[in-house]
Amino acid sequence: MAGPMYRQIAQDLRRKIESGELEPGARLPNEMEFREEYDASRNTIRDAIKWLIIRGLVETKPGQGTFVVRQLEPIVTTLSEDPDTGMAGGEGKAAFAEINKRRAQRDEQRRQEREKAMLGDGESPAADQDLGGRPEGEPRASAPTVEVKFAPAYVAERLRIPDGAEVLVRHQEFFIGRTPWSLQTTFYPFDLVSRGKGAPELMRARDIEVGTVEYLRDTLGLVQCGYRVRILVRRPNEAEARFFGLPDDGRVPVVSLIRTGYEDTADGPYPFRLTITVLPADRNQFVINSGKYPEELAAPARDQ
Amino acid sequence: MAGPMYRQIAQDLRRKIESGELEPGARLPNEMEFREEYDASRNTIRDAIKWLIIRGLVETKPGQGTFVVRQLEPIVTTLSEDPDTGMAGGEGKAAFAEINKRRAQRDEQRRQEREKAMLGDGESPAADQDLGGRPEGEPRASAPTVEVKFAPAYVAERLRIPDGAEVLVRHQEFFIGRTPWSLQTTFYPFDLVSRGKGAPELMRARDIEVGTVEYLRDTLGLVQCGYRVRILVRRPNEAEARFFGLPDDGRVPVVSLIRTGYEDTADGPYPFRLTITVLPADRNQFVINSGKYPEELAAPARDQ
DNA sequence: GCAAATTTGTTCGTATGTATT
DNA sequence: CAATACATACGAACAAATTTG
Repeated sequence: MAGPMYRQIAQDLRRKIESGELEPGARLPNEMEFREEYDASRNTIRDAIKWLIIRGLVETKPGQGTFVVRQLEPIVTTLSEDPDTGMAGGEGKAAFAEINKRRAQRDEQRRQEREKAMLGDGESPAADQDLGGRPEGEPRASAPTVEVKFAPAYVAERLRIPDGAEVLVRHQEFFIGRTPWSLQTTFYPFDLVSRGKGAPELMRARDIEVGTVEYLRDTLGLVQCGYRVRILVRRPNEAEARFFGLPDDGRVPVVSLIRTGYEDTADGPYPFRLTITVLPADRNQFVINSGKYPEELAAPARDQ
Repeated sequence: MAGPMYRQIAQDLRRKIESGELEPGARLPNEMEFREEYDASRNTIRDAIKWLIIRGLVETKPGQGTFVVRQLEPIVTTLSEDPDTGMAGGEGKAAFAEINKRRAQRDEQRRQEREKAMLGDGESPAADQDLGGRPEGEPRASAPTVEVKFAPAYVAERLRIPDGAEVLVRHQEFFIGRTPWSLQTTFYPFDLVSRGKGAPELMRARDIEVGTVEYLRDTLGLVQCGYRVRILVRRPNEAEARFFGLPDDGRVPVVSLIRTGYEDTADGPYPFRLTITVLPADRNQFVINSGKYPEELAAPARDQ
């Protein structure tokens, strides 16, 4: 036959899950029942379930059982500028407007689909069962924390300041309703913040409503001439896993958006701001637009 | 103490790996030796090692042993247009130019660092030990495969064609030297390809040297007015894991770049091309530039 | 609020299979 | 072919988390 027993068991369960025979959220038989069903030892059953856990198909809860995981509906963030507002997406509050816009689009789309379905079979199809599991509620940001620290190597390199130089660190948590959505940390060279008359608002633990880029331009005359975003995928660290409620193994990666803002100097564009935004990769997608493109976004489907 | 024994053992080994006490590529003691060292059963040792495997810290090879994994040095791809060439990055051959450019930059940077180090201590520091593990060799593309298929749902939706309509599918594999780098699949509505006098080159299994966007403009008068790239992260499917040589559990995710090209019509921008590029997430990073930004790229470091 | 039942988690021991050197 | 090292599979006992009565 095909490979070890635990893999055959796992494959069989996988087929049942992917075919829909076992629905998202459904409870699987317990280990003893599986033991009889597949005529294998408990440890072998457990190996099969571990195989499914690693692949994100099921999750176990002590004292409760094993469950088919519910796929989360991705939130889509636009990284290119909005030609209307000129705002760069993916940055804290700027992204909230987009979330609300897309959500309205999506709801309208669904309403139409439902209407069409109603005409078809007459029967109301379990209305709002929401198998997808979409975070609901208002977008919301925590109060910023403000610190002055010595720059770690990866920050110093990007801000082109000496290793260990002081940086002002602003950190914020973003939520959609009660669901954690993103973590954002911004670094400014401390020298810069104390230029001229300084930028006092930056040191305070409250939102800068006008946006930091505008604030720095108005107070310090610091003009952002351009920026660069680096996108990378990695395993979450412990704090991130805790905040997002991700499993403590690294099987759900995070996307890290590293944005460096530049000001124009005699030596060319020079970095003055570094913002790192971290989001869980299993519930976020990103979009870059160029030229003329449709206003509406296709559904955030998978590509296979 | 803190939690189950296998976790304590795993934590201890993790510390040794992250502190550098165990270097990348180093062989760990075998299971029996660990059994003595930690005074635990073989199964417990194996549980500890499994914990490390899931997190990508070590890998096991039957008959050989357990090894600390070598981190791969990421390849950086620019997704925004190059203002000089106007080329959109991340698309097949267009990206090769960038790889070569960045590589030259990187080598120069390293040469300078080495020179500086030589002045400092006089001792030659193990020269080119290349702990990073960077794919070497010339960028190279496989011959394209060409098929006509019925559009799967996710393709039909993005191309706004009926579900199951025919599409022309071109597929290519990209390598750097002998290392697999990316998989790329492009879908065209079949109706479009047979417009007017048709686009015969598109049906042939060979490279279109001028680039497909230019070719379609010249033959069909099809002008791309804009595009949208959607970025998502997911587990590789079986074929992708095989091609990239990824572990067959899903612990190394892939990044999927879904690019829709639009032409200008009376109804607004309408999709005419869909390109899906898939790359392993553990060895690729992406960059988006806007406005004025430095020519050179900071090293592809991690953000923590 | 507490005790019992249920379910998964951890740890041991042992034997045999499979891949590599 | 033999030795080495990890992989699979079984059985057993107790621990920890959760729900139920």
